[in-house]
Amino acid sequence: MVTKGAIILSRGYQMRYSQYFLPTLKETPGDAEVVSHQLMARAGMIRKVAAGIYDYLPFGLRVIRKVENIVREEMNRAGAIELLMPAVSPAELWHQSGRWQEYGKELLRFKDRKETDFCMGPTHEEVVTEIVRGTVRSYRQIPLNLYQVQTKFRDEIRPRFGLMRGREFIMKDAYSFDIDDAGADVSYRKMYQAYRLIFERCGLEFRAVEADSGTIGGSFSHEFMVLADTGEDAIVSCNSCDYAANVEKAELRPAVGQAPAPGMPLGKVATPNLKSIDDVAAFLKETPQKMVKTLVLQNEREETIAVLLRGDRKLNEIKLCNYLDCKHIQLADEALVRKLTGAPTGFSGPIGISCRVIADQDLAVMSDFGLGANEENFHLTGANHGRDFQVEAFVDLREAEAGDECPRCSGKLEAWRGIEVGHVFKLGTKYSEKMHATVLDDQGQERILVMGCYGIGVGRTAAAAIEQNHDENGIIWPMPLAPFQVIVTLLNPNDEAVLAAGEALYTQLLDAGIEVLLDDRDERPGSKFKDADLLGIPLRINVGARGLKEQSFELQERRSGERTMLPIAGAAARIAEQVRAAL
RNA sequence: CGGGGAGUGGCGCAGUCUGGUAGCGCGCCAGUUUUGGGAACUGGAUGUCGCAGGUUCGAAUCCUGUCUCCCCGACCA
Repeated sequence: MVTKGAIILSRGYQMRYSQYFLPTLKETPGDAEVVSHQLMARAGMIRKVAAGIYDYLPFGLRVIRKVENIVREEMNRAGAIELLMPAVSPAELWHQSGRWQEYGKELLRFKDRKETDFCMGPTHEEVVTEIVRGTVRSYRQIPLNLYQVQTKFRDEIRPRFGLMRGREFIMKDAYSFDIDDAGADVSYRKMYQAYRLIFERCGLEFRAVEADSGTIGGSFSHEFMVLADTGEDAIVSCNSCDYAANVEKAELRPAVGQAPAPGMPLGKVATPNLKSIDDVAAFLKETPQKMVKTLVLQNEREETIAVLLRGDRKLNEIKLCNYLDCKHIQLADEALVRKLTGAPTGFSGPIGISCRVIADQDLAVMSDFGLGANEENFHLTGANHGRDFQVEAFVDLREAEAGDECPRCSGKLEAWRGIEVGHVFKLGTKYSEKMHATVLDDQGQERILVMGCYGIGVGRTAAAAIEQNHDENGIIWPMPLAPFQVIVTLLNPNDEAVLAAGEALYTQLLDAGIEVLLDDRDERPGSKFKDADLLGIPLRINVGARGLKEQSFELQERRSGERTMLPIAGAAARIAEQVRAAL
């Protein structure tokens, strides 16, 4: 207990709110857009130091540690081995992989005093591959999965949303090494399973979705998406089977059957100033589904192409890039459209256009549709491919949306927004080949290691948890992530009976191994309630004179708001039990 | 990088157009009364008005430059 003039090293001393460092904010900082950022700032978890760079204050750090520990336990259980690589790495390694050139400005580069180039590590394939090639020579040492939990730096063009998209952030990154493809697949599946367990343990609602493997060209990849309306990614999942994919990747089933034979002649109608599909369709008394829109695009090689889509569909640019084998594509500007079609934007069509024309696969079953006429203020009706114009190919080019048929079963797709908290990636030999990471197999043959890499955004996971678990009063932590499991609120710490009873409970809970914060501040109860709600600690025990008269504490659950009276005798044991049940 | 907005006490903001020596709310400190959902009153502290130049008798305010932050877009293993 507190003795005046002496240095107190009492157990749990720092878990007294009055002595803790927990600067909460009544008002929302002006630069916080999304709720997780607002609440993290208000709850004294983080403070901004620079754009995308944050302090983790004690309360926030406790949550980070919770996520990290769950990640570590499941990684270890899956056979991965923890190490720690440097945050700074020499350009030399990046030259070997070719990424010193490939990586854009996101890679923060600088020179040391000897004018040697270095960078802050945005990821560690090079570094880990260098470790392995220098130490692993035999197939007997394989498979190997090395991971770390480390601060990464990516100089994002536009950091935003607090920990959701920072430049400096904590990431768990793991790298697997196998002697062949089959082995790499096993490693991949192990990580996939471990990730499922991790996010389940975090109490999050998520989907593991197929993702576009992007420019890396790996064979497959899954993203783990926490479902949240504020998520930066759009995903679809089947309501019947376990198919789920990022819309960037989501395949669509080819339309069945054949286009009905043309039944209408090609006609031309004046559509003055009607540029959007919806306007033209309404004018023609047709639905957008009976219209075809023509998008004129240009890629980084300055190739132009026209894409035909059903009027109500959206283009998936990634599918188009994959088809064209290019990196970027964008809508052509007004001048280019005029050059290729002879008309301003809004009237483009495939007939008479001077560039390649491809169509979404849905077009294959359409006939007698409306089109732009490539002439200002005119559209065509009764158009038919084959008869009126040719297309180079019918390709799956549109973006999946809710209600589409599942490509794997007879179910329907549902659409969600998601926050990407994890990504598992089969890398193949991209790095091992360039950096000569090889081992000898049992035949004495040199084999290039097959790699996988697996990331989890630790801070982002915490932020996603808040996006998914909050109300108008603040955060509602899932028990496994809660920085404190219980808060004991002394309604009037100046009342000696209240103080004594609260201290006793606090001590008993500590003894029971519960993480408990004792709100012993000399504040009005209302303030403490508001702070407790903001902080989101799952269980609150109100200790007040009123309850003590009945030999009881009051237990209040953060999520439901439900209050129950708890007899003092055995209270700590019951609370501890409730905490354990929720872990 | 393109477009837009903003830098004034710890936080949220007003004041800038029309130059006259800085203000409000919250928070903070002291005291009194309070004490089951962000108390009331009294008194108090805290600002090189982002930075650097310039104009002027005088600059938060006008001019020039510069830095930072935010939003939209582009971009993003």
